Amino acid sequence: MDELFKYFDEFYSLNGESREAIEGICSEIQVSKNELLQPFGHTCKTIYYIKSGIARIFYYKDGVDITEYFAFENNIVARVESLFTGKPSKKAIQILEESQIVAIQVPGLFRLYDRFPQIERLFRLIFEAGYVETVNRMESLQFHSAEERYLDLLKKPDIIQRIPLKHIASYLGITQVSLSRIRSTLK
Amino acid sequence: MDELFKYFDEFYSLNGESREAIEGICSEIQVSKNELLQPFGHTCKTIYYIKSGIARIFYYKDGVDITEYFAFENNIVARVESLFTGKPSKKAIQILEESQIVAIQVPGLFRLYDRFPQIERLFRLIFEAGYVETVNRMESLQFHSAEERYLDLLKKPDIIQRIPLKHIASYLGITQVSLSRIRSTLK
DNA sequence: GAGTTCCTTTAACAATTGTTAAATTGTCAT
DNA sequence: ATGACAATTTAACAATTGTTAAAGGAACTC
Repeated sequence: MDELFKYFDEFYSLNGESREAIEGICSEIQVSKNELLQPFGHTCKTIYYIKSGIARIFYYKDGVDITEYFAFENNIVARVESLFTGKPSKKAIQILEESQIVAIQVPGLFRLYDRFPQIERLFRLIFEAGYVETVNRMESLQFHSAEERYLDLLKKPDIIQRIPLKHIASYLGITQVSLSRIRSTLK
Repeated sequence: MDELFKYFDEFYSLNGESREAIEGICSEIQVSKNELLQPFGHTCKTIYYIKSGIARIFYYKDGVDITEYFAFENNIVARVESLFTGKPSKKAIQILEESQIVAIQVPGLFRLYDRFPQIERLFRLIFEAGYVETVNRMESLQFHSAEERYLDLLKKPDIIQRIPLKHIASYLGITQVSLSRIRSTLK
């Protein structure tokens, strides 16, 4: 659990009492490759902290598997469009590499917001950072070419080195074939 | 100011003390068409509530004017990628229709977060809703065709009826010419 | 209301990306 | 190692979107 609180410290440092409260709604799990951490069609009731490994959020559009997000070690992953609306999500979370994960119960967390303003602030700051990341990604999808987006991605070695190209393609908003073509012209 | 608190009530109802505190960091302004509410290159130090009128967030990519977001009456607008990072924004906010606006000072707001957990909660909820909206928009840009995105937009009559097509085009991530072509095939 | 400017459409052509299918390469279990 | 399966590349063609330029319409100023 130490890693989790170190991660929290990057945003906001909790006092001892708040930490204990958080520990009460957390559990550690190990998940193996290709397993679904969260299935389709269910409301997001758990936030995950990836201690080690990789997860992705994905869904199907017209039968095609589309990756919306990758989460590597030392990061939080959650389907926010369900978490913040309470509605069922059409997205699932899948593990891409055997992972050590801390599961944080959402109903418990929301109750802690009332008792510990520190915890509410911490998660506010965490999700604000996620919001900024999403705005930047939206911007790149709005008016950058597929090649520009791929070149940007090369700056994130984790994704390039550890993720199959088929998932990278859909993450970039293009087909595998198109990505393969772009890669070949860059050689 | 009544409208503002009515808007807040949709997310979280503040008590009297919190309302007074908010009023202390707000001022009402009238802004005329085409004026810049916020210039390029400055850090976001103000959040705006649109009482009446329309605003848009935009920026230039390779010299081309791109609209990232429209805000109509009874909505909040802010450049979150600057607001939440403290970094200067390369985006500006422009008024598209003469507007009545409530300007909320950001440094003051952040100070109120410490004194009034209610206020921190309110804005947490407001920006969580914005986050969800952005995730949904990203999804539509990632794997929907331009025509699908335009058809989706037709469901938002405010945008179609009150915004010039050139701004709608860049908002959809396409050129004016392409949008015009899509419109003509739909007739 | 004449003239100017801006917005939108249309057309022709270029570039990019999608689609389908086949070939190649890589991975994994036995 | 062998076979089976998954991932990636390549190729040919189709569809979509971008680019440039010109023309028509709408809105605004004086």
